[in-house]
Amino acid sequence: MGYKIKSRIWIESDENVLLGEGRVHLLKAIQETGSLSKAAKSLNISYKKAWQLLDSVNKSAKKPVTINSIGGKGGGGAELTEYGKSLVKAFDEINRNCWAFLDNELKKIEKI
Amino acid sequence: MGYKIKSRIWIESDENVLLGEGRVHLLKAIQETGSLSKAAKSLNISYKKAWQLLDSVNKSAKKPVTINSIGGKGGGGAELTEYGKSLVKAFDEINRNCWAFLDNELKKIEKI
DNA sequence: AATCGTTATATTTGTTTGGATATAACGAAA
DNA sequence: TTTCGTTATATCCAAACAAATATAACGATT
Repeated sequence: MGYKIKSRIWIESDENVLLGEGRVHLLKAIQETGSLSKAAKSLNISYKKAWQLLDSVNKSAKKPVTINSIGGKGGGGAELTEYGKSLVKAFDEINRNCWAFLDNELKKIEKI
Repeated sequence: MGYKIKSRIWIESDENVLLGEGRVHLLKAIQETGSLSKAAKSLNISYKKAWQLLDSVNKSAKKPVTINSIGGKGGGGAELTEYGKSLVKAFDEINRNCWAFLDNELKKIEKI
C-alpha cells in the first residue's frame, strides 16, 4: 500500500525530558566537537537552544551527562561523561529496535 | 531509577500524515458523537483544528475514512466508514504493542 | 419557504516558540 | 595582565502556530 510508520521516543525523569532524538543528536555532536557552541553550529541550531537542551538533560539526569568548563585553554568546552556515553548508546539501540519492531507491526495496517 | 519511556507513532502515506494519536482520538470522538463539531468540543480543540486534521486524514487515505454530510436532519454529521474503524483498531493495537515493547526496552537504560 | 445545526472556509487575533543579538564570567596560556 | 573562545544568561524581535470569530452553503424537516 505504501504506508510508512514513524516514531519518536523519549525518556522522562520525573515529568522532565531526559533524552529524545534532538538531545541525543546534540550529545553526539558535543562528543565529536568538544564544545557546546561548535555542536550547535554543526547541527544548525542556535546556541541558546542547544544550551537549553543540554541544561535540561543535565537537570533531569540522575548523574552528570556532560562536564562543561568555562575559561582556560581554548575558552572551555564540554564533554560527555561515561554515563552520558552509555545513555546515548542505549537510546540509539532502543530507537533502532523500536523502528524494526514497528516496521513489522505495520503489516497489520497493510493487510486492511 | 524512575525513568519512563514515552513514544508517539504515526503512519504516513506519501509524506502526508495519515494517522497519529491526535487523529485517532478525533476519529474515536466522531464515532461516539456522530459529528465533527461535537467531537471537537469533546476533545477541547477548535473546530478548525479538528476539520484540518480530518481533512488531511481523508486526503492521505487510500479509501474514505469518514463520510461527512452537510445539511439535512440535525444539520449533517460525520461517521466512520468500516475502513476507518479498521484503521483506528489497528493503530490502537500497534500503539499498545509499542508501549509494551518499549517498557521492556527501558530496562537497558535502568541498568546503567 | 423558514428553520436548524452542521460542514466548510476565510480572516483576524493572540500565544508560544525560536532566532538574533549583546554581554558578563571564566581560567589557562602567552 | 592581556588575550582568547568558551559557557551562561538576558533581552528583543520575528515567525510559526493555535484560538477566536465570522460567514456561506447545505438539505431534511416543519
